[in-house]
Amino acid sequence: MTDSLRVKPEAFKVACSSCNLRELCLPVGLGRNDLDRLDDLVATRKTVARGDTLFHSGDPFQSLYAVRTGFFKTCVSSEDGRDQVTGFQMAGELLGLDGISNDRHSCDAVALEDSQVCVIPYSQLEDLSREFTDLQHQFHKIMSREIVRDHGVMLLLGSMRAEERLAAFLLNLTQRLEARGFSASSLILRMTREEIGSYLGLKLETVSRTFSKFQEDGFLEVKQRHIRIVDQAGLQQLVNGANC
Amino acid sequence: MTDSLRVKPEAFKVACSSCNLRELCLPVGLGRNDLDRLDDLVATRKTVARGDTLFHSGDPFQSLYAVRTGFFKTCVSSEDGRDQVTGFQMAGELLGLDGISNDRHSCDAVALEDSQVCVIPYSQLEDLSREFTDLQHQFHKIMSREIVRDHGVMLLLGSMRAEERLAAFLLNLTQRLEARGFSASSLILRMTREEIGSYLGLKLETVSRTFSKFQEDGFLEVKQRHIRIVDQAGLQQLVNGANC
DNA sequence: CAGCTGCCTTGAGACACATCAAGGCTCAGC
DNA sequence: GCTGAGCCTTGATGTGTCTCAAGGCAGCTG
Repeated sequence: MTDSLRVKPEAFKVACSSCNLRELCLPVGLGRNDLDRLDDLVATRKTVARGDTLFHSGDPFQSLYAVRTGFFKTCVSSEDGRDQVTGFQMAGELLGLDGISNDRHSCDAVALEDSQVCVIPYSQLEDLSREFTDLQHQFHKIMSREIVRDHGVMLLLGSMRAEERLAAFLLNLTQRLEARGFSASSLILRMTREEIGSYLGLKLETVSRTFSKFQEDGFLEVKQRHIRIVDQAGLQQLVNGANC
Repeated sequence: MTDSLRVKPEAFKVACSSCNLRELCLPVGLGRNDLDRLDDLVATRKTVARGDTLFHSGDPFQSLYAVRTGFFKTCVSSEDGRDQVTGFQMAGELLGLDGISNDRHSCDAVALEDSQVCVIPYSQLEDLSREFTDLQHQFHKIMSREIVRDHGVMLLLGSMRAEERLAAFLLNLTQRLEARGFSASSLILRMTREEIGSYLGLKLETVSRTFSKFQEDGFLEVKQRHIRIVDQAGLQQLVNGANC
């Protein structure tokens, strides 16, 4: 965004220990000692312009990435052209965990706005997490959390109707934004209707119609990508199957 | 199944090093040394009768479980009664990875036939994997593989039609059975139509109808839970969107 | 400012799957 | 062998979402 700050990617001195995301990101719960060593490991950042790809499916897996600023989507695709957005990642969230299984990435990670990520060389992370119990444990928690999150999405895709899906999506988004100090009631979507639809297993027209319906029903104010949540409790009720 | 073998759960002497599943399970790729130490860790087995629950959502998380014999399903449920089968696990597959994130299990694991699992105390696994690089790496791979698998299910739920979903499900099942030395063309389903439906985001009637259609179309022979795959290539084509 | 281009909205009609309902199969227990 | 419970199959009907199509809005470029 601030073009004057655009220096060479490697020129940043990075330090988890002084990062304002350290309570959301990999360093959660680490002591002084672990943090200092983590600082050595996470030595570089990388800038990814809006629309650019951080890694492609099939790329050799070397590193994990922690989102520092910006916003990403990840998507998988099958041999035939089918395509599915599997998640949206914001500051403090990790990208690339899928790559460990195979030594190759199995999805694409695309920046939805100009973004910056911290590069975490994976083999060094393994080395360091053999030394530090807390880091090891924290890393396992992050992987496990991703599994739990995916199960939640499976529940959504397998058993919810369009309105419920979109409501659940919006509530999840605002909750994560709130944890990062943003307003819980007003947000700007970084993704298109089509990307939301892909994530939720819906067509873009259905997403659009559902936004309009939410507006009519007084849950939201929608103006393109600007969303204001007027009745959060109402959305929550909807997710909980109140209208069945 | 063999009731004469039903001794006390703890009475088995367990040994990963001599287990015929070691090429599918946690020990994959470990050397002699690591294996011996793993034998000490995985000291007990547990028998779970058909219909019984290995762990419930909300239970404190202590151990992972490796399926030794039998067949499980895992399912999550939301506050309102919504329910979703998130996976089916067979011999050599790990249960309980969801529990790490929270120190509590976040899904139920239910035996679909009389089963036996190896108990893997988690904190000890963490200890041991700080000593042995290969074990650490293997464990990370297993977690990552679960994430990749979940993304595949999201693709299925988000973008496939009923026939494609069921075909993909059957192919996945037979592939895993084949890796365990069973026939790739003939199988007995351990789960009901309703459980298949829950996993695939379909109603049981739709699952049943789709089985019937596959039979008419000459892909399968279906007789209740006995399935014979007549045209595997045809199913594969179906998954790849051939009929669109 | 005109004229794009990409994205979003809305309507009408089609279709895949769900729902409701009835009946059949299989196996266990008496 | 009969009976009942659980599971599966099949038909008729309903509906939520998709598809196809047209048009609108915002932002960029020349």
